[in-house]
Amino acid sequence: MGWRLDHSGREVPGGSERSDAARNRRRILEVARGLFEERGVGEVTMEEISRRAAVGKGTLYRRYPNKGLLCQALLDEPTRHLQREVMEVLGRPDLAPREKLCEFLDRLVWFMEDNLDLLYGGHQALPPADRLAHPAYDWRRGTVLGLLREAVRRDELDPDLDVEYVATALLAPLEVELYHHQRRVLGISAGRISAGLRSLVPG
Amino acid sequence: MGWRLDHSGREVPGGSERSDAARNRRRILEVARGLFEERGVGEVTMEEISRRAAVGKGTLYRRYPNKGLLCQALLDEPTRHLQREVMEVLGRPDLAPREKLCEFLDRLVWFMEDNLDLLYGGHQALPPADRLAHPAYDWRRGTVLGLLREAVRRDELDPDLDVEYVATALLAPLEVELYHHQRRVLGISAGRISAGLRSLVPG
DNA sequence: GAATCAAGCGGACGCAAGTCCGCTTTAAGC
DNA sequence: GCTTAAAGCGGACTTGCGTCCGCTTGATTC
Repeated sequence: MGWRLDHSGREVPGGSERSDAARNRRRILEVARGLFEERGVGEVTMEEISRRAAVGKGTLYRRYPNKGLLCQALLDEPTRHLQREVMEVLGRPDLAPREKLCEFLDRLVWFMEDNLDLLYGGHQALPPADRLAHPAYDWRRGTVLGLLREAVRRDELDPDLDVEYVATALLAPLEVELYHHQRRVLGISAGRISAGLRSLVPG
Repeated sequence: MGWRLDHSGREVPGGSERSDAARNRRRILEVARGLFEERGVGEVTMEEISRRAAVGKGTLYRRYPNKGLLCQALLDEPTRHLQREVMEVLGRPDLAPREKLCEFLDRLVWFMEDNLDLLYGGHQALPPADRLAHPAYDWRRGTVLGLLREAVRRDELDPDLDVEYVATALLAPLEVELYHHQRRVLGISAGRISAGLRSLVPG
């Protein structure tokens, strides 16, 4: 008896995975990663992934209901890594909340940078509605919100500020589509985005 | 000899529309508006629109390459209205640039509010990449940018601020998907969004 | 090690998007 | 008003997503 991750990354109680299922999952992820790197997310069909993984389309779809969630699964490891890094920053007693926040936004930018193709996936990655409902988004927003509240508590921020809204708004420029547009279409550098974003942190 | 609008709203020189084409265009827009209002953008297929407008699918697609651009065409009038209103605000000599900016953001919020269904269209409206390349977005960003620069010129804003970036970032929370999420999923009021947004204007 | 049955599998199928190309209509020139 | 070529038309077709449901397989129990 163990824990499993459902397709949106939530942990779900349940018996452990059947061995054939586990084998197929590994094959799917391996094949998908390969094809995505080789030709780009947008140029690979679910059909092809299932064929190359020697698995039926139904099997692929049951585990990963769409290409976006398959990309998410590939992002699982990098995401955990980001979260570990951030936890570490949050624990540093020498940093004020505002500094922690800037640091956090910085790490997010680098995360975007490292994983932009999987995150964006030629319009075919996780659709925005799903993204905003995804636990990873809640985690980001919760982190920002916590830091803003902490700053208010320490009188480093106007207590009348609608921190709930500001948390959402600070993350908005990092929405994948916009980030991609800035980086790949307009050619803005990641550093400039980082800096601009930090300049928006209130206080 | 006259002017015509291409499917992304740009004016394009060319002979005036053939009469049959004009008739079909009117019928398509009329039918689409009706169906969208009746059942919601997401529940209507292009196929059905073409059938009900008594027009071939090819015809529909040549004029409106996808559902999003069809929605845009329906938003044409409201958009012009918004632009007229904004021009008026920008002309008022009694307002400081920062006040004009707040006013502008306010109007944008009300525009979103009035047209959310066509703008969002159950994930099937204009895809984000097209939206950011659309002249309507350029207009918004240009307006914000102009006001920020004016504020810098008048020493009402730190001259080291990356106004280019800030213009993008201020508009980011108004991206349709996020706005829709806040309004329809989280239930945040339009007024709260307006206020929150204004609080982010630097200076 | 046989029986059981839920979990897993996979390909045929349905659906809507978007393309293609031969046919029709319009309106401009004579 | 006839000719003509360019603009417009429209439905058959292709493609890829996602579903459905009868079959198979693996773990568990006795």
